Amino acid sequence: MVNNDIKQLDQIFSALSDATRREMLSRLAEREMPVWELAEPFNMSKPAITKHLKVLESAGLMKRSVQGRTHICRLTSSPLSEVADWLAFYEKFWSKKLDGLDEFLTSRKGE
Amino acid sequence: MVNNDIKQLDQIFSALSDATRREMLSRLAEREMPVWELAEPFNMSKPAITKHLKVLESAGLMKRSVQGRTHICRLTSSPLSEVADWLAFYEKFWSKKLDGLDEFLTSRKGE
DNA sequence: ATCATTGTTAACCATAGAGTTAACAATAAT
DNA sequence: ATTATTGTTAACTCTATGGTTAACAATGAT
Repeated sequence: MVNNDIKQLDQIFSALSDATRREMLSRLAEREMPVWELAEPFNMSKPAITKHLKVLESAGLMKRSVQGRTHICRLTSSPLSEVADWLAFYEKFWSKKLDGLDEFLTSRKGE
Repeated sequence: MVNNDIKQLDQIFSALSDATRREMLSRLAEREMPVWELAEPFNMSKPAITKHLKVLESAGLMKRSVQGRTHICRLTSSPLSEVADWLAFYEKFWSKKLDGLDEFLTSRKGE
């Protein structure tokens, strides 16, 4: 459903709009790790970490597997492909330094 | 400055996390247009539109040129290239359906 | 059995976000 | 000169977000 896609994009972009969460993804890109290890670089309380993880999880960017008392987190990158799809449409603009029709026309003045 | 880049990414992702703003960008990708025309599809008060435009503008995704009483909006897509750069790092993961090291190992079990 | 580790939940606070209405400013048209 | 159009600002509401501390649950180690 298209409407779901929109909501999903909302969630994904929103999840990515926080530097802490982006760094979490970056760490998980290297390897999976338990919450306590993932949290190490962040000067932040445990509940704050829990919240960030929930955001990533409900955006589909992370999954966890519970092993005893530790939760192993791993990157699930597939939602990023939707961002890439969205972005692909705009690539022609910046790659050609072309921002809207006016600049296109401007760039053709000398032809 | 790297710290500025982070803040800029925050702003860009945050600006993109709203469907209204994404649709605004989509409209501006076709051609530049005045605020009143850009606002047409949205069932929303004028001040709400103004706010969305400010968000896009301060994320660097839109610029305006004032012509009399109308403000002509145009897409400035260059910040999206930073999103693309950020995303490029993760492309290998989803393109190979590879989410973290464990799945990499799993995928090699049969070799 | 007790204690330490790992992590979540609940309750709270402060700030930001998305929307509203009412009022205004500037320009254009009559 | 008045009126209509285009858009912003101010002030307000409501909800979401990012953080905290305190308490708890579950597991593991001694």
